[in-house]
Amino acid sequence: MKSTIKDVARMANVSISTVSRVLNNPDIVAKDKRDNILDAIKQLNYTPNALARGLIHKRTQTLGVLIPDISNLFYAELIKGMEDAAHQSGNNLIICNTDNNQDRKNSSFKVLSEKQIDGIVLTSEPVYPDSYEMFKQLGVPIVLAATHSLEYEIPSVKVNDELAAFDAAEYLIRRGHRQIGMISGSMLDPISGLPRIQGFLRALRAHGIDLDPEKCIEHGNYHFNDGYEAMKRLHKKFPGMTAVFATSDERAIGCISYLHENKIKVPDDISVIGFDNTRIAGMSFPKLTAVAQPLHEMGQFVIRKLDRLINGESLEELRTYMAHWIVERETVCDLKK
Amino acid sequence: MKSTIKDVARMANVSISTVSRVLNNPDIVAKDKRDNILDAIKQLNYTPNALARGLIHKRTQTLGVLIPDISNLFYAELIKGMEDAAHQSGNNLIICNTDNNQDRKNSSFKVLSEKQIDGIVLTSEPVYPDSYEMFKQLGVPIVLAATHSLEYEIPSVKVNDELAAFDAAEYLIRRGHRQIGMISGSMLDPISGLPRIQGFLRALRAHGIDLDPEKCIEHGNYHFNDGYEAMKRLHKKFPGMTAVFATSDERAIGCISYLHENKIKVPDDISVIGFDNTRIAGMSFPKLTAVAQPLHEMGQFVIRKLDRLINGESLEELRTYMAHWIVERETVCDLKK
DNA sequence: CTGAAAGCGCTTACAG
DNA sequence: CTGAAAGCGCTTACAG
Repeated sequence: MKSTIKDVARMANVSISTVSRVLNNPDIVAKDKRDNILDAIKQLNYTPNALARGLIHKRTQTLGVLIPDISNLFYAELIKGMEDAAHQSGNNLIICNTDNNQDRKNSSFKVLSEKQIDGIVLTSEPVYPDSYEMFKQLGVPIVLAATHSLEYEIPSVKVNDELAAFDAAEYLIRRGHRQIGMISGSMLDPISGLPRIQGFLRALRAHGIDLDPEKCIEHGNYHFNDGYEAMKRLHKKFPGMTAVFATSDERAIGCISYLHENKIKVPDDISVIGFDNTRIAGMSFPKLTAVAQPLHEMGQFVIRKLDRLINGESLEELRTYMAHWIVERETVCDLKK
Repeated sequence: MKSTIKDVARMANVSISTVSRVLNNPDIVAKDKRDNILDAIKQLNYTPNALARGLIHKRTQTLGVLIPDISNLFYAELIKGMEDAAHQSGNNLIICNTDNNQDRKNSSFKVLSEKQIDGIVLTSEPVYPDSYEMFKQLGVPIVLAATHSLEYEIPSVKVNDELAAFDAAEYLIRRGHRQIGMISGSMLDPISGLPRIQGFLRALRAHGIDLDPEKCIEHGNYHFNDGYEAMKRLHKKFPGMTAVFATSDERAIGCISYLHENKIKVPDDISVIGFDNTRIAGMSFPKLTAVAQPLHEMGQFVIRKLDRLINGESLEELRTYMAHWIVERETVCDLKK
C-alpha cells in the first residue's frame, strides 16, 4: 500500500500539518523535526497524492491535447515539442486521439473536464460555433495548434499558410517554372486547404502566369496514396506541367512515387516541392525539397503559451504566426529551356 | 466556475447523497427526484470531479506510458493502438517522452506515481534490477511493450525477435542469396539487438552458409543516417554482398539511399529487407520489403492486458509473443546467377 | 514553530 | 427511498 501523510506524521511523531509544511515550505519548520520528517518520508517512500492536492489547489498540472492522428508524423513531431515544453514546466500531457470523430472528440472533452485539466490544446481543426461553446463551458484556457480562429479570440500558434504557399510557388517560379501544378487539400478546409491555394494562385498572378485553377490544381487527402492518385489525375489533365507543389510531405512523396512508376524523372522532368518538412522529407528518393514548418518549436510554443494563460499572465500576442522556410534538397531543379 | 455536487443538490432540493446516487446508481432513487436532479445537472452543466472520485475509489482511469521518442513512427503507431484500446476501456493515457534520459525517466515515474495512475506501460527498454525496484515501489500493475524480461515475472507483449530475424534471413536465402549482410543494433541490446543477430546467424547456419559475423554485420543506431553510414561501412568490408537485412525501416531506407547514391541498383544489385513495417515502408523507392510487427495490435493488446491486471483478472499468459510476417514489396529479388 | 480544525468534492455505510 | 456523518489525502488559515 502507498503510504500517506498520516503514516509519515506518525513515524516522525508530528502532526500532519507539520509534514505538509516540510513538503511545501520547509524553511518554516524546526530543523530537527524537519530532518525526522524527511527521514520518515524516505523510509516510507512517501510521495504526496496529487489528487488530494489538486482538489485543494484547483490545479492538476495536467494538460489535455486533442489530436486527430498521433500516428501521423506531423502530429508526432508536434507532440514531441509539446511534451518537451510540458516536462520543463512541470506539466503532463493527456493526449486524446480523436480520429476526426465527433463522438470521440466530445467524450474526450468530457473526460478532460472531469479530470480537471488546467488547459487544453486543440490541433488542426477550424473552430465552429458549437465547439466554441464547448470551450467556454470547459472553463479552462485553450490554445490552438496548427490552426487559428479569426472569428473568436482564441490564442493560436501556426504558420502563415497563405504566405508559405506563396513562397513555395514563387520558389518554383524563380527556378524558371511557369507550368506549375498543385496537389492540395480541400477548398473547403479553411485552415490548410483554401489559404494555401490562395497563396499559390497569388504567386502565379504576381508573376503574370495565367493558369486555370481547374486545370492546375488537384485535390486529395494528406496521405501517400492520396498524393499518388492526385498526381495521376493531375498529370492527365495538365501534361505540360514542369513542377508541382504538394501541400504535405506524404502527398509529395506519393506524387514522386507516381512519377517514378511512369518513368518521369524527378526533378529533371518534373520538379516537386513538399510541405511540412517532417523527417520523411529527408528520407525520400530523391530527397524532398519542402516548405518547412517548425513543428517542434510550434509544439513548445503552444504549451508555453498555455502555461502562461493558466498562470494568469498576459500574452504578447493572441495569434502567433511562426516563420516557415524552404529546405532545399533534391527534387527541384532549374527549368531547362 | 465549475459547478459541484452541492450546487446540483441545492438546485434540486435534495441532499448531495441523493445526487451522488443518481450519478452512480440511478435506479435506486425516486423517479421525480431523479428527474429534478438530472435537470439540474443539465442546467448547471455539471460534470463530476474525477479528483474527488479518484481519492475515494483509488482509481483514476489513467494509465502512464513511458516512451523513448514519440516522434519516431514506430512508437507513434504503437501509441495509436494504445490510445484506441484505452479509449475503449474508458482510460486516458499520460504519455511521458523519456528521450532515453534516466533523469527524465525517474521524474516521470515520480509524477505518475503522485498522479495515482492505475497502471503503467514501459516500452522498449530492458528491465534492470534497479528499475524493477522502482516498479515494485510504484505499487501498480505494469506491462512491457516491445520488450520483455526473462529474469522477472513481468507481463509483456512483443514479437519474437530472434525468430523474426531468422525468417527475414531465411526469406533472403530462399530467394537465392548467400552473401547476406546485416545492419543491426548493438550486440549489447538484449531486446532488439542481440536476438536479431542470433536469429540472423542461426538462419545462415541452418542453410550451411559460412559467413564471418565480423564481416557481414554492421552496427548502428535506428535512424536513417545510421542506416546510411552503416551501409557505407558494410559495403566497403563486404563487397560481395547481394542482400542486406536492416533491422528497422529507417535504417533500411538509409541504406537504400546510400545504394542509390552509389548507383547500386535495388534490388537488382543488392536486395534489402527492413524491419517493423511502419508506414514509411510503403513510401520508399523502391517500396520496402520488410518484416512486419503488428504495432497497432501490440499497442491495443498491451492496454487490454494492463486493464485486466488492474481489474484483478488473471492473464492467460505472462509473456505474449505476437506473430510477425513478411510484407513483400519491391526491394528484394531472386538472385540472378 | 506547531497542532486542531475546516474544507476541497465526492462516495458510502448507517439510520430512519 | 433519503439524509447526516465519516472519510479519501491533502492544505491552510487560526490559535497558541
